[in-house]
Formats: sequence, C-alpha cells, structure tokens
Amino acid sequence: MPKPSVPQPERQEKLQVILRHAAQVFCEKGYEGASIRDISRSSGVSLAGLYHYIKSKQQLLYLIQIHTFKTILAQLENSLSGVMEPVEKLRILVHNHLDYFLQHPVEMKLLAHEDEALEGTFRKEVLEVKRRYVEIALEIFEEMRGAGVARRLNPRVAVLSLFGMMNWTYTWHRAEMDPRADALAETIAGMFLHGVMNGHGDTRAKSVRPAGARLRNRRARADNL
Amino acid sequence: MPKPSVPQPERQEKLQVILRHAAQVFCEKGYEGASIRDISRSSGVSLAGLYHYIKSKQQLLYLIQIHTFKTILAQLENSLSGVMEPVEKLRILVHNHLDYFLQHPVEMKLLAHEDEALEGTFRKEVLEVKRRYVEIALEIFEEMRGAGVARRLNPRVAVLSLFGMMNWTYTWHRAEMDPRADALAETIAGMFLHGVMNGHGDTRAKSVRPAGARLRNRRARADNL
DNA sequence: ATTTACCGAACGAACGTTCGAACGGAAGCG
DNA sequence: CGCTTCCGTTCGAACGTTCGTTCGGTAAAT
Repeated sequence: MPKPSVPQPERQEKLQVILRHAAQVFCEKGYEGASIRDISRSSGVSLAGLYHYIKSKQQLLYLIQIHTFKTILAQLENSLSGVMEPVEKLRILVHNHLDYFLQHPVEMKLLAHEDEALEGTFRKEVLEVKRRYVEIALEIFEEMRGAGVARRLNPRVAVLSLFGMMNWTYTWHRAEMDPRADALAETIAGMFLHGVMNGHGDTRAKSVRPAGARLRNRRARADNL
Repeated sequence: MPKPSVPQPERQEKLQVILRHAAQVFCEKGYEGASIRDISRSSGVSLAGLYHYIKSKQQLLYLIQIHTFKTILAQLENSLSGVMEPVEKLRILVHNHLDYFLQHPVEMKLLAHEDEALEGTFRKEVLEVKRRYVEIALEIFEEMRGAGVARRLNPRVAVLSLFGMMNWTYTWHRAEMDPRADALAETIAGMFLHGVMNGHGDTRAKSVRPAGARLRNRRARADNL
C-alpha cells in the first residue's frame, strides 16, 4: 500500500488548473463547441495527459458545475444563518448570488448556460443541488407571504423571475460599464421588492431599505475555484 | 426565360418544413450538439438534399433566428402603434414578448440560448434586430422616467432585468403547470412595475393596474396555483 | 520493482460539405 | 404527336477533417 507523500496535494492542484482552463474554454466556445484538444492546448497538458486527471469530457463539466454550485450554496447557507427577517434573507440571497456571479463569471455562465449538457448521474447530482438552492429561495418567499406580503403572487413565478433577473446578467453585464455586485444587487432586490414605480405611479421615493445594510461582514470569506 | 409555375412556392414551403425540423433539433441538442444528419433524419430530406435549400448549417440557424426576431419585432411595433401612455406601452411589450415566447417556445429558446453561435455577417444582422428591440424597451422606460417614475434606477439594469425575467422563462416554464401567457405577463409586468411588496411591506393590495386592462380580447384571468 | 506522471500516435466514429449521377416534368422542334 | 434537350430536384457515396478516447511506451520517483 504505497503512501504517496507528494501525489495527493499536487495532483489536486494540477486538476484545479485544468478545471480552470476547461471552464474558460467551455465558457468561450460552449460545451459541445469546445474540444478536449482546445483544453489541452489552453492548459498546456497533452491530450492524453488530461485523461490522467479526468475520466471524460462530461466529468470535466460536471466537476466545474458541482463545485461551483456547492460553493455558492454553502456560502448562501452560511450568510443566511441567524437571520430571521424574511425580507432581509431575500436581500442576502440576491447579494450572495450576484456577488458570486460577478466574481466567478466564467463558472456561473457555465452553470446558467450549460444546464442541459450533462447526462445520467452527473446531471442528476447537479440538479439536486440546484433543487436545494431554489428551495431556499422559495421558502424565503413563503415566509414573506406568511408575514403578509405578496399574497396575490404565484410563488413559483415570482421566485423564478427573480432568478431570471439574476442569471440573465451573464448575457449583458460588462464590468467596465455596469454597476458592481453590491449596487447591482441593491437595484435588483429593490426592483423585486418594490418594482420600478416607487409609490404608485409618481415620484415619491421612500426609504426602501429596511434591512440588509450591514451584510458586508457576512460575506467576507475565502472562496477559491 | 423559363417561368416556373410550381417551383417558387413549393420550394419556399419545403424550406419552411426544413426550418421547422431544424429548429426542433437545434432546440433539443443545441446548435453545436446537433448535426446536419440529425436534421436530415428528422425532416426526411437526404443529407445532400438539404444543401439544395440551404448553404450551410450556420445559415440554417440564421434563417430561424432572423425570421423569429423580425416577426416578434414587427408584432411589437404593430401592437405599440397609437399607444401613448408609457406604462401601457411597457405592459404591451411584456404581453407581446411572453405571448410570442409561449406560442413559439422552440424558436424563442433558440433566440435566447444560441446567442453566440453565429459568426460574421449572420451574427451582425441578428444583433442589429436585437438592438432595435432592446432600444424600444429602453425608450419606453425613458418615457416612464420622463413622467416622473423610477428616476433613481439605472435604465440599462432595469430594462435588461425585465428581459431577464421574460427570457429566463424558457428554462422553467411548463405549459401543464405554469400560468399561460396572459397571466404570466400580468404577473411579470406587475412585479416589474410594483414589486412583490404591494404597498410597503404589509398586505394591502391596491388597484395596481392603471392601464392595459384591455390589451386585446384576451382572458382577463388572474394567475392561480 | 512497482507506481505515478506524462505523451506521441493512433483508433474508430462522426462531422460539415461536395460530387456525380439519376430522375421527372416542361419546353423546343420536326 | 414523338423525340430531344434542359433544368430543378434528389440522393448514395465519398471527401477531408476533427472528434473523444485509448494504447503503448518512456522517465522519474518510491
């Protein structure tokens, strides 16, 4: 039973390098449009050499997606712990989502755009994490309704529309001209909660920020790829 | 000078059949993941036979996208003609978009999902129609601001978030369980205009529908489930 | 001596596209 | 009318390329 002193950590490190390059290539050319040879070229590892770290092209996408999703989910659960107010929970969710989105645009585009590329077990496992993630948002929304808010709305439509606003950003957000994560999250959370018509059709701008002003300390955490 | 009595119309008809099958295949397997052979099999036209109607795989996607986009744009401009109230214009835009989306889910998914598949002139031409389409939404939003609404919002973020809500539907809307176009449009337009918190955090449901109640002869039913 | 890391070369399959020939009906002509 | 010419349509077969993956081997480290 050989106990490799070096292999384990170095192997994982190199796998991470490969995954980073693979994510970049998948992002640029799409999963189907990207070839293993593209990833080989980009990462500097030979074509055959890649297969010492992965078993297939599908597994490559799977590893990227599952890691990204589990990370953003764990970060969300952590940020949410201890928070009671449903509306603040929702603001935290939006901040967390967009923060991660703009900090890891490549991986998040892969999550949003390559939703149907995986098959079989890979697909099921990623979908399971996604289900949990959406479930959290739905529960928060139901809590808001329980507190007497948005009773007339279809929760599924409302929550998935919120995800639509957030996830669609990968198609248009340009770092050099658009708001950064914090401002973007404020805007989108504000739109979701109060709409674009502050008041009922005229100007009045109330102080539309009940909570969530100090969730900065919650999110300063270590995240790597 | 041969004057073909039959050829012209029949040729166009058969092309339409091919385009329909191609759209279906592209929708199911993605543009890169779908092969010309898949389309050949699906449409019943031989592999070589396809090339009598199209010049390349890219042109196939181009023809689908450009036709879909020009149709929905023309329909929008038509529905908008004569309407003065900005808020009603916006409601019409949302209704028009979601109406078309749910009536042509395959083509609209292609428009939303295969945004980066085309290259060169094909790409530019589709982007040009898209630009005009988004421009209309932006102008409407600016008119709303001119009327004293939503002054504090970044128009680009607001409008693209609205498109996010609408376009993201292709990832989750199931005809058998989700609201139909009318109800969906009401909900999304309502969320965009007034947010999910009717009033400012408590229950009261005001009459939040200033105009656009009689868009057409549609069912005026609220959303359920 | 065994295991791990790595790679050049090759595998068979599938890709988008093209070729060359066959088919079928209308047009030209005696 | 028969016969030929022509042209749009169709397709089996093949083109050359690229695909994901594997094989067989070398080099270094344990």
